[in-house]
Amino acid sequence: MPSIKYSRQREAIKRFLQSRRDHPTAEVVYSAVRNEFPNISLGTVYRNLTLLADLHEIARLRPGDGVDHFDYDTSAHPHFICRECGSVSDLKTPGFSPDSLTGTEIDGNLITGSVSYFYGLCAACRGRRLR
Amino acid sequence: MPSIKYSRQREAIKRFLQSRRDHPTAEVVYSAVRNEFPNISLGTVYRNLTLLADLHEIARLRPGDGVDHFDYDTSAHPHFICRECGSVSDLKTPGFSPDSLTGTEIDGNLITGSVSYFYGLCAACRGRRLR
DNA sequence: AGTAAAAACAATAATCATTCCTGTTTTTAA
DNA sequence: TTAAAAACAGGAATGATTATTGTTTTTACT
Repeated sequence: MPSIKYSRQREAIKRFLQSRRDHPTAEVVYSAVRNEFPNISLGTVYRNLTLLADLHEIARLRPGDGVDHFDYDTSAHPHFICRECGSVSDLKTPGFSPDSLTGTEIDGNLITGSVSYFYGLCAACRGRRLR
Repeated sequence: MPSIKYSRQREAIKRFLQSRRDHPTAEVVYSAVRNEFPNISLGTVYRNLTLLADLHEIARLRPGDGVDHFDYDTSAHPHFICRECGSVSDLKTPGFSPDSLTGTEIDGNLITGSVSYFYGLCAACRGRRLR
């Protein structure tokens, strides 16, 4: 079990992710962190995102667009994906809690977690659709 | 808009998917349909699965294991993914209906659909874990 | 401060699911 | 029967992600 050593690049990645309310892809993280570390490699970005996700310091989202997105907020909460622009954002869903099933057993299956994605047209794209 | 012509391979793919209660990957469909069509190519399997999904005759599932799964049942229903063996199955979830949000608007976002995945340990793997 | 082992890095090659291309075979409407 | 359109098999290409390798940082211990 390798110990974990400090790295400036990893801190920059965390700081960037923390500063965003949307949920960027590795490529977006890469091009942002490049301002501070012009020589950082995409591999380093992926390695650190994976490490942080394994440590549960960030969450890896797979909304089905074929690209992983990353979220600084690791609490279980639903996401909204715009079918037009592909943006991924948090969604407030009153009275909707898949978490209530976590820890229960259904047909012999033990449930330990869940993930929910909502799809549709985001506010920005609705506005853009001629009005 | 190209019209759609009959194909024996496509019918075999549909029939196989219909016969399964789990949700196989393209590779699994491929090796199964190969019994009937030894020369079928993986590209043909993918092309037809994509075509059928576009026609909403089947559903494409992306439970986050990096591989697409396919479901003959296109009705909106939650799935369960075993963290141990990776199997994907249907899950009965009493009193849990993300669909109730479909058609509503939250913070300006128009919701048109949703997807829910539950994770845990399936009945078979639980049994297998020494008991 | 100096040093050496462990971890992280940059660069780049490899992997793997999926899609695309090309020349041939099926399907189908006339 | 025929000919255009669609589908096919085989294989190349794509693209996100992971693995490899030689070099640089980090850090615990002198």
